[in-house]
Amino acid sequence: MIRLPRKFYTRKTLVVAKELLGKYLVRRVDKKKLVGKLRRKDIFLRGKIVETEAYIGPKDRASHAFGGKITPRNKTEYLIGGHIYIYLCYGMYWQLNITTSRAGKPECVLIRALEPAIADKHEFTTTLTNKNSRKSVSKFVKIRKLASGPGKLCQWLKLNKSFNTEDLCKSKRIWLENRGEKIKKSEIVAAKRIGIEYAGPWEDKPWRFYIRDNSFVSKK
DNA sequence: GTACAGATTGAG
DNA sequence: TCAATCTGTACT
Repeated sequence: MIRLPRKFYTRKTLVVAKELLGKYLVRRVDKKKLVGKLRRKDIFLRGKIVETEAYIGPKDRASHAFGGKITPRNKTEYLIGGHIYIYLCYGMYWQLNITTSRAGKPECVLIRALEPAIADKHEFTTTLTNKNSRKSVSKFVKIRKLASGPGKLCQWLKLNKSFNTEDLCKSKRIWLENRGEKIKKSEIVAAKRIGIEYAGPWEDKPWRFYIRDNSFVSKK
């Protein structure tokens, strides 16, 4: 397992968005927090990235950094490639982005779906605890639906605002690995991005990428 | 200060 | 089709 180095992220955003397909997102969770006072080994949640979207500010109307604006929320986008930009969407769902390019250029890649690295993934279900709402609710979710959307994958990996500005090249709780899986060019589908109808001509840019015929991509 | 849209989701 | 409900922006 090789953690992706800084150089991976500082390339052109569209290149990074495509190259992220087939890489593994790894989240180390302190199990003590999951099972109360019992001391257990940390657990590792792994998922293969199967869907991404590129956001290229300041020119991109769909980017939070359109026009070069800086707000408390989006300032993380201006960090050098390899950092996490995470924000709350619709007041409920966290959206995991990875910064790209050099410092000062507000470009990033939204991680839209993961294929959980869980054996027998078509059959098993897992519990998911929703702490976004005031009430904490556990429910069973089929593995196929566990991370098939930008909000859902953050829920599964227990990602929140505390991960904002996290350095994927140094962090001990989240990083990306190259497991040697190569996604052929012919397997990568480029399509319009989702949920940005307000972006005018930028709506039609084919900056959403996903692995062809992969059943873990988000539905729409 | 108010109003409202938004890189979403699951229930009905 | 709709409601959950936080953040940023455009207004009064």
